[in-house]
Amino acid sequence: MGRPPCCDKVGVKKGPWTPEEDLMLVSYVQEHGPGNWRAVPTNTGLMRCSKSCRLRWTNYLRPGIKRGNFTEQEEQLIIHLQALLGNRWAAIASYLPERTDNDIKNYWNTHLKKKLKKMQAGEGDDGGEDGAAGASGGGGAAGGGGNKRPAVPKGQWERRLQTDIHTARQALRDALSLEPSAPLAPAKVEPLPTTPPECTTYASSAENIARLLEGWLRPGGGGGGKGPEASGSTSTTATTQQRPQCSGEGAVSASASHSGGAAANTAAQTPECSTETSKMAGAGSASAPPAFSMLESWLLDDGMGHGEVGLMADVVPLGDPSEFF
DNA sequence: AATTTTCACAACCGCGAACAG
DNA sequence: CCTGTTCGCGGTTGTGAAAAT
Repeated sequence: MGRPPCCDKVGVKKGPWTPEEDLMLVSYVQEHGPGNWRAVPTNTGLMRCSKSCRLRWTNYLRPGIKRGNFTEQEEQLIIHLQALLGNRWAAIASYLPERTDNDIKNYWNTHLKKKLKKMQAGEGDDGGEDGAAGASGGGGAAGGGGNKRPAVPKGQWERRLQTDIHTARQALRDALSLEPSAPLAPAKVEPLPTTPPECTTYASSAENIARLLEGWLRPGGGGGGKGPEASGSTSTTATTQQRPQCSGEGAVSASASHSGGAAANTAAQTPECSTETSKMAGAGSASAPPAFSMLESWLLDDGMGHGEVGLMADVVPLGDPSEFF
């Protein structure tokens, strides 16, 4: 119940992560898999608290995440889900495997909220609500004040959650049917791959790390399909197995999305995924990590155009959204 | 051209739940 | 069953970049 002692420690570094720190974290995760965050700072020598490490990994370094450039489709989906689930970003993120909850949350706060407001101002009504408000009501839960779960017995809560899921799925169908021609996560048409220009920013480095990680995660370079799941993405595997949309993996080329399920790790909350069998289990990085220096050069070689962008080019969409259900 | 304001995003904080001993 | 520890989530803040004045 208490607060994690680690965060109270003095001498814990705060603020933006440096490439070196990222490197340390990534290499650690590569070796041990995500999880056991408590041990990360001690084992890596990072002067960061475990929380910070976890956050950095899940929101930034983890392979398979897509950043920025939310598509119309994704917007719709987020809006729908938000209205239904409330500010349960993790739950919402589970429907957008390539997005992190933090990203979605930010996007909501900076773009969608305003957008909706505008729309409402224009139309006048719509129960849509500025989300949050309606949300807390709708999803029950969440509500502004924080993740104050309703004071309902666990059984009820679970049932409620299931209802939420059900409703969300329904909404998802609705949302998707808005533009049936454009499947969810049209990553393929995403301009993202062409972002390298601005990728000179440090952020791009992280992307690189993620991509590189992929190489790691698939022993023998994309060898037998099982590669990815078998390793790093681990904690996500549980959900992956259960989530049809991730089945696209087979098709997922050397792109980030193979770990698409990764983003869904939070989905562990959803009833269907509740079996948190994974833990980092697995597998763990069976394969020996590539030369450290290789990663290093990737990382520090910020400026380079990264022709590898191509890797991202063939990010495969989640597939037929209808398969979600 | 300089200054101020607004925007966007990364990171932090605090809380509650889950887990382990 | 109780207590302490760790993890994950959601809200909020800090800061650099871009736009406006």
